[in-house]
Amino acid sequence: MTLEQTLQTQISQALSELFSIQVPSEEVLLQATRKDFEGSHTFVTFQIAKQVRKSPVEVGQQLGDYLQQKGTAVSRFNVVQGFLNLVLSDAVWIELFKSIQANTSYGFQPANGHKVMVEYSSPNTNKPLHLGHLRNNFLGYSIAQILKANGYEVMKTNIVNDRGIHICKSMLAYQKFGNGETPESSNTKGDKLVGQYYVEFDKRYKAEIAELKATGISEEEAEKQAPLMKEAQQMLVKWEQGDSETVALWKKMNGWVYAGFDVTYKRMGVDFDKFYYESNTYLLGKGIVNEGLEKGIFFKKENGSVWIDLTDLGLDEKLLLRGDGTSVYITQDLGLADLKHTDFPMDKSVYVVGNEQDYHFKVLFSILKKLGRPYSDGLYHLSYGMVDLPSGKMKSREGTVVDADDLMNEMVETAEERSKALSKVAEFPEEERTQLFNMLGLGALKYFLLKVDPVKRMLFNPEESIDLHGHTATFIQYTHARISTILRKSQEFILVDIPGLYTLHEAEKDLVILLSEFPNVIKDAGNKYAPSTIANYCYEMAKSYNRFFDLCSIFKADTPEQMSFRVALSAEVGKVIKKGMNLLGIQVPDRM
RNA sequence: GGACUCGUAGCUCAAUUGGAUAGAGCAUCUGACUACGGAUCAGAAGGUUUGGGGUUCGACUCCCUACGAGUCCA
Repeated sequence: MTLEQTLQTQISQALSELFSIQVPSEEVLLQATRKDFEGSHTFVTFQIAKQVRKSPVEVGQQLGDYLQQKGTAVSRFNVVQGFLNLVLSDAVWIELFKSIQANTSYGFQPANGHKVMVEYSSPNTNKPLHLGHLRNNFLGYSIAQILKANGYEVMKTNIVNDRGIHICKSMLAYQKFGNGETPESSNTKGDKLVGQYYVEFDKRYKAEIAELKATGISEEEAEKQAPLMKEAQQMLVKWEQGDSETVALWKKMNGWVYAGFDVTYKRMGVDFDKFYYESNTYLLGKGIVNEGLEKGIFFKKENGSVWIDLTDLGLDEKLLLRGDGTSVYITQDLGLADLKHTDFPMDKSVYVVGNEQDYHFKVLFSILKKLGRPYSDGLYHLSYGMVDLPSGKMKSREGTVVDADDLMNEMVETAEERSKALSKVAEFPEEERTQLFNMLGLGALKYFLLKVDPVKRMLFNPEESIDLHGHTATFIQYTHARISTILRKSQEFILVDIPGLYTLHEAEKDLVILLSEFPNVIKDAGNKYAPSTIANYCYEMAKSYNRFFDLCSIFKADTPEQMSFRVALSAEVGKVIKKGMNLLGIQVPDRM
């Protein structure tokens, strides 16, 4: 039984005996005591007070007395308004600490037999990855890690958007103006090279529109009539017909892009178990349309188009198949959902996709539910806001994007400059230094993007490089390095067993309390799909450790028992920080 | 025309899901190394939680409304 469960049981008993109120122990809500008050656990008595028509203070007092006298864990308590703050005995904390120490997989849940699929990244193959993709990839990777820690078997997938008119645009521009250039000949990363032609297309296309408009044609009409656009559309038709020359070009250019993405993914530290390509899946879903019609869930309009009515759910009618029999975006998503479930029979499926698709996923999930798909209850859209620049939204066609590779390089350089200025790393081996700068630079970037609640838009200012002080990965990594040093040095001392009776320093107790929350933090992060919960927890942990470090001398402790406990405490804090940061995809160094 | 999301200190973000005096970091100011790592610690200052109503023991959180930022559907 965990400490919390013990308290819940005792409170449940007390409520029954004192007030004849039956509350199942697991429904007894405990919260962490605020820092300004003494205690670790708080029980709020307002509701109970209302039921028994007594003052909240009186109820708190009676409960406190009962727990102190008949319970096993509570040594003191105080009641402020309707808040009963419980102070547990040091012996309880020490015992708890020992159990944490003994548990090698502390914080992680055992396998629960459930499968979950996490789809993330899902890039277009016509341009390089940018800052927005970084948020997506870090979120996706982290949530996969967190779900694993919660006992799930996780399958990470990447749906590559490798076909369509946007792909044809860069292909066409390359065909016309490329002169046979290759990544090798131009010494350019493949995705960057293809991206350049995408921009080139847009530039020339705009020029054509301007020319047409000068002859008095409306903008809308000019966009349609522009020769380049017409050619791109013809190219798409040829691609769909399987024209060998077009397909060959498509394969060649996609190959370049994949090679480029591989480098970027490796740098990000993310990976995938399975790739799906839209060029293979874009015709899926038509079978589902028939199924829906047969079941009477879909309906046909006069022009032959197929729709579903979702107005009962507060949504609109949604088109599923055009009158000419061609599918729309959501048709293939329906088919893909089935395919994914066939490949990997999961009970949960997480889609990490930007919030501009909130409506799309609401519709998609509603349709799958109406179709009675068994996996539909486990569908979740992990929606996240855009990353804005001070100048506003990033627009790839206007060149106002922050490139993923560039940004990662800059972060690593900044970390390197900073480290060298502190002149601590001079004698590190070259390899360790390179690793360290990567750890620090990428860690800062990941942490910056993950500590924020995904639903919120966030601001990134390229003028100010990301902080390496304060609420950052660097701060946490520094704390870990500090702990590692303590552990190395502790080998010079003789350590003894930790006694059962020991008076904890306030800063030590804070750390044990925080350590005890780790499993719940992981569960919570998993339930809410929220890496930011982990990020904030790691920060609290590091902060508390640094405070402890300042207040409590380790190697000049009063007694050998005290020194030994402090070393052991440091070790556990270090482990939890490392595990927590790894859940965010961030590595921590042993020295820096 | 409908729908969704967000709005918290000068700036970037928290707030245990309805709990106590709304917390951190950056920036500003002050203090702490003959100390186990100063990439640190301690402190000051900074708030009508966008405005206005409502619900109740209690509201940043829920409801209504106005405003602002953004997105989607036809």
